[in-house]
Amino acid sequence: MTRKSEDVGRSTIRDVAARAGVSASTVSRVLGGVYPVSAATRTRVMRAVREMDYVADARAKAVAGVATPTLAFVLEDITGPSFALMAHGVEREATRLGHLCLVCSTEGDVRHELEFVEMMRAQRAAAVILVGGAADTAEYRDRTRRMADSLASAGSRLVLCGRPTLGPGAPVTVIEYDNEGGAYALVAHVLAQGHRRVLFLGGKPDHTTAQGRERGYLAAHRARGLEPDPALLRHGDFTRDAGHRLMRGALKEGLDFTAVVAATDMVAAGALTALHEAGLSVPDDVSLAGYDDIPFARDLHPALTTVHVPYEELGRLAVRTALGRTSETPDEHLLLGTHVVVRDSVAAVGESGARA
Amino acid sequence: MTRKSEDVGRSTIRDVAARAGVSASTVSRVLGGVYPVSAATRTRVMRAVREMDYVADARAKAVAGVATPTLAFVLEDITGPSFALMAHGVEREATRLGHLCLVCSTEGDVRHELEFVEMMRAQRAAAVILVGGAADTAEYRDRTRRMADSLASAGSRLVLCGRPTLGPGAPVTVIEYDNEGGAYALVAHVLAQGHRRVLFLGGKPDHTTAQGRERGYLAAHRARGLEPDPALLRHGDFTRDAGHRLMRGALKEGLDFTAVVAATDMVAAGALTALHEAGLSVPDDVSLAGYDDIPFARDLHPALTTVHVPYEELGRLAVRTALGRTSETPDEHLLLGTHVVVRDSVAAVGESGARA
DNA sequence: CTCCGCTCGGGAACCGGTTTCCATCCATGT
DNA sequence: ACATGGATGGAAACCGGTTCCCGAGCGGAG
Repeated sequence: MTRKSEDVGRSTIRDVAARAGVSASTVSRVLGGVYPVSAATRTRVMRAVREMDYVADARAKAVAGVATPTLAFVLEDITGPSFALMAHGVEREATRLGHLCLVCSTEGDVRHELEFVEMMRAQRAAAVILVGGAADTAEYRDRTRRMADSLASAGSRLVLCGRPTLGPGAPVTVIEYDNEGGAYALVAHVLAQGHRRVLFLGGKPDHTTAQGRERGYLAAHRARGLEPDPALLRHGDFTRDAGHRLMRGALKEGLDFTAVVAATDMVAAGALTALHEAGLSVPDDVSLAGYDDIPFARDLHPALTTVHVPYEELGRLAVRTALGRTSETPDEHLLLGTHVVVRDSVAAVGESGARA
Repeated sequence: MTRKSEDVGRSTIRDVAARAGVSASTVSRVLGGVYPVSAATRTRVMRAVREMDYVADARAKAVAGVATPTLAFVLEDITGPSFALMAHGVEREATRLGHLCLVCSTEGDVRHELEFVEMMRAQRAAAVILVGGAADTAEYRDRTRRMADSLASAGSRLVLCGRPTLGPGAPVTVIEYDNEGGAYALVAHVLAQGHRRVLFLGGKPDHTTAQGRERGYLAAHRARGLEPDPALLRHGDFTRDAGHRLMRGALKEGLDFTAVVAATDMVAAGALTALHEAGLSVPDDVSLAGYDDIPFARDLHPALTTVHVPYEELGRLAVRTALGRTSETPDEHLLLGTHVVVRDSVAAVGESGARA
């Protein structure tokens, strides 16, 4: 069992050098491109490289100072349409900028997230992007702050994409979208159709995205001098199943409402199905609106009125600002705007609107 | 501008050693865990590590022979629900097995794909997983074969996930699902409902996934002694928009059909919307079926009858077989089964069924 | 009281590259 | 013919780790 070059095929630069009859330095110079090498030598080296199908080990290059820049992104579950959109934006922009992309799904497990960030620090990633909402607890701030500091001290950068901001002074880039504003505009639109009892299917109470959207819901009511019935606020996950369950529950209770605003298109999809199952027609019997404008929103029936969030753009922007930084740049906090897109699922409250 | 340790925080193992008053070898041993080190020394070292927030450079470790195993996956667009599902399976299983995950979207660009595979070879990835269908041309086989060989010679492994097989002898692991069988079962179900003119909304003619599903469509007809009208076969992308466009076209032509089978749930979603727009009711006026069973299929209205494909399982299986290999293991080719899931979008052909 | 062996930790070689420094070689200028 | 200098390419140091090899102390057995 020799450890010669033919072992399994992974040949080193010295193997190539030997075959070309030159030194390793010369091979490196030929491959590097810039250093003057005679045409004859270059040809010989290139032939050897081709014959051995040699590719320099990127890790070794990195140690020697010629690193492949790498960027990491962490999300809860790539399967969620809005996460997928962000991920897509991140990935596209990163590879456009010549970066490799490492990805990690945490499945909502914080320990997993911490572990992964630690690995990224070891990998000397240029930036770590955390995408997707989170609960804004003291523990969250503390933990995230610690990640930011430790990444910063390793010359890397933490980016929060659609996540709660940290306190001032944290070495972090934050790109958010306007949850409250979008929800405000959406609910204002629903109220303008004459609806007065609007059921809100929200997310986890401590989740900042959910909170922002709920604030918008309330603010839109108050701007009209309305105070929504607390019984109209329901909370669950940002999933299709939660929407389905919540809607079914409300229907079974005989809750009185003429419109439903879901905190998420996924939630809206589940709610819509529950409505259909109950024999209700949207928007004739009840109006329904979502949030996110995931690609599927158009193909629900009726097409879902919702709030468009530029998720992909968000991801791209995150990468761009994270990478285009010097240590002098101030920490950034960008807030992207949203707008409501009116489709067919919200109608004026009709005479048939009153349900018991 | 000194290059001392305080430069930007990235401290080396020797910095830690100096601070702890030991040698670099000792620090390495403490961190490594197994080698006997006295409790006192260990404590001193650990304190230094903590104080300096030191993390060993993973690239350097890799060069020294202690690599973080890495696996790469390549797909066209993470935004597609079935790709996302596969990606999720791959990612989960990989991290479960302690591997880092590199990801790349090719946007359908073959050059991009080749470049990326080359980078992965340089990164010494344990395996490269290509997910998602492709056109099965000679050029494809050739190119893919070359990738497989070059990865194999670098001690790494190519995995095809839902992609056309290569010729025998290629160092490749292939995990596929049964397109023909699934389509056969689905179309048989539709025919059993009495439909005789079934519109097929297929994919690109050279795309193997599309071909398999189309073969199933034809075979199901022939098994009943039927020969489908060629006018009922339409081809486009596997996208929502293609489905929408194709359906609109067929409707405008006044094509005669009582059921539609789409090659993809996405296509079915677009078709469904086009049907609704034309004032047609599903399944009362026309039946509709999809393929893939993406999570959203349930929330279409009516809920979509479709073929379930275990995408996530596919991804998991791909990494498991790719990683659990020795050089002795024979090349594998696994074919996963599918089954049709009956929901509400296909009904028996009614008296109202005949459309002009 | 030796001698032996075990525990612990330092020095140096090595992993696979890059880059600095230096020795040649060859072509010019005079 | 001889000094000069640019073009080449080799040897060696270095990047940040790991691990082999070995010597120094220490405790217990004879």
